[in-house]
Amino acid sequence: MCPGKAPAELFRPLRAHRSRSAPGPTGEDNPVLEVIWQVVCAIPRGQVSTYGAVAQAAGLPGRARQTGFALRVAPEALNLPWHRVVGAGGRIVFPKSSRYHREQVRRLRAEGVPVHNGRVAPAAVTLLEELT
DNA sequence: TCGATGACCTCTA
DNA sequence: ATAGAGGCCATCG
Repeated sequence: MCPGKAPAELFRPLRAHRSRSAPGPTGEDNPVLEVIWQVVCAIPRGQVSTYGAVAQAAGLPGRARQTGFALRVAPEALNLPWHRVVGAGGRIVFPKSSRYHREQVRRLRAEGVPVHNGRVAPAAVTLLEELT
């Protein structure tokens, strides 16, 4: 789970250490996925970020969907703060009736992040650009 | 190699 | 404010 701390460090552009024998994309050490996971881990408690911003902070501009995929396949054991990642504009991407939606809202409110009608307060959203 | 898919994003109507 | 259309791009069958 969340190796090391140094949250601020991880917010500067990271690049995947390449050229490593990769068993499979969703395999145990896919560099790209690992970087995304670390960025998500670095989102401060009480704040949220967006898929696009996470991708950009991971050195993957324009690949917001990659962030979604990374979270989707993330091992439960990592205990990632996935609830701190929302869609553009602070919108929760899950269907309102989805139980992931409810879970995300619940966990966000538990951290003091106000959620109204599937949206988080804009003030709580960090784009990860100013924290370098 | 190709087509379908998605925890996305942005622009129009 | 809401809905639909395109665009984007890694992953998978």
